[in-house]
Amino acid sequence: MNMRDDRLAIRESSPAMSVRPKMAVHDLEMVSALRAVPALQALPQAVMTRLATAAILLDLVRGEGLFGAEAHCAGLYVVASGRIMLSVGSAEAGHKVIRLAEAGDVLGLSATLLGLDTFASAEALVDSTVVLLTRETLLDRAARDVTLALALANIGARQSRNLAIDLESVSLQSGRKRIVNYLLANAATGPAGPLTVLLSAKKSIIASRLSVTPEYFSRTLHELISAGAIAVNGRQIVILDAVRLRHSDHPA
Amino acid sequence: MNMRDDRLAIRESSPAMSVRPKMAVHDLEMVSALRAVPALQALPQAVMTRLATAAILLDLVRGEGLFGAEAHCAGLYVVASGRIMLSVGSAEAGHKVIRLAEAGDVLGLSATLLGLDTFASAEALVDSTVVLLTRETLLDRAARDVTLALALANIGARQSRNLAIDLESVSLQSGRKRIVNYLLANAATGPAGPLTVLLSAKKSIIASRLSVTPEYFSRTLHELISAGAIAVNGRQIVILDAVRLRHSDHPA
DNA sequence: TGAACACTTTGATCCATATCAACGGCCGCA
DNA sequence: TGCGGCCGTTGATATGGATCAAAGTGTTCA
Repeated sequence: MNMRDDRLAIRESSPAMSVRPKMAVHDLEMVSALRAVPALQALPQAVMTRLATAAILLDLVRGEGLFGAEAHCAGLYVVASGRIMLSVGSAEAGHKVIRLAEAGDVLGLSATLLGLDTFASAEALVDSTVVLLTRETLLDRAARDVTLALALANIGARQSRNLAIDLESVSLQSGRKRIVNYLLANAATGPAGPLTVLLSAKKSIIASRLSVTPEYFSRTLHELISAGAIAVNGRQIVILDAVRLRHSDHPA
Repeated sequence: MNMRDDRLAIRESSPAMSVRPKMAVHDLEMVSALRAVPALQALPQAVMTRLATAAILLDLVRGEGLFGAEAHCAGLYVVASGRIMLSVGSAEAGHKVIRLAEAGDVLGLSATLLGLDTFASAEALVDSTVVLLTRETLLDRAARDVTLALALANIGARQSRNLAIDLESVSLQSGRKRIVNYLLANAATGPAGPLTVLLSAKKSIIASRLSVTPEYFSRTLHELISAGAIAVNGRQIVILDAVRLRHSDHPA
């Protein structure tokens, strides 16, 4: 994993990364990326445009790091496309995936607002595009626009709630139940008809997200297969019996 | 635990709770309670006063509930004095303490900003005083004052970070290490001289906060005693050998 | 097209921590 | 001052899930 220079690299030198020139076309691209953030949807168009003109569009290739842990955080990152993995931990203690961010998700909020170093590290799992609102511009705009300031508070509130949910499930539920819940929560009835989950990353990453080992994740999926609750084909999981699945939270 | 009526009970009927009449004296009391919140310290005096006049002071007796889980949240609660336990979970799955809030801490932010029900439940561990800023007044004021809106974003950011820290330690560290870290983090060199930790609640509550069982917490403390790292006397823990303690994260 | 590597699976074993049970002691209250 | 009940401790036992090891099974790239 190669790591981007944290201080706002506005140069084309990095082989894997490029900063596109700011042009009207790109402003539109950025506005639509920002509009994908639920908390920003209601912002007045004027605010959006003003934000977009100051924003920086970043292209990341698969495997490229956006920022490391304990690093200076350039500002608020809004995922425009692709998928970014946020994880905490250290080399000694191991790592844990705390979020898989996709279009409309926001990274680096607490570091930016608090003026602290990042707590998690972020890495692109697939080629991705991210809009960067630098700390300076963000705070400047937010100080002028109450709507923006409130939107930031909203994002913070959502993140808090999601983290609390995660903390509750890690503390109170068995690994098995977390896996079952994950499948049920991410199930979508695909075009083919049956209820299906398409894992958004390698199984080992999903496992970490669920705070279990890859081995345990694999075993549990296979137990669910034996129970006739699901069928697995690579990253694609078909839910054969949702009721049985929901009640498979204790082993065979 | 008796539960307060969630919808803003402005009546003296509740035997354990009372809402003091709003008077100038109490405004001062409230302003000082609000000033104890780090994120609000920098607010202009005018904003503070305006907030304070709309605020409601609540007295809770030990054991009284402030709000339940999945309940309507009246607004933002700022702890003025005492200690409030925030916990998540259900009767079936058990409970976990996620925070012990003291003066300067804030409860109910995400529920208030998102307009959702509370996720955790809150109960006074000792007689406590809490300032309530109702959702309506808070949103109204925040929409007028950018500084307030930004302060709210700040509080949200802090809470996110703290939750992420908890999530990391629960996921990546052993129970033993969490206990050791807790002792080290809460140690204060008391008047008597030696480095001391005064547990701010019953051991079973601290145990839950650390995501271990009371039994395991007890055993671990006693192992640390045997190792000569600490001495325990009720809720008072003296750190005899900080270096040894820091390295006692693997059993005997 | 194949070789190398990365991911996943499977098997065997271990262990940190939970659970269940019972006892002891402290504390508030009558 | 005694008594009942909650806390905390201690012991014995159980187990969910981790760890270590090694064998599949893709899948990327030359």
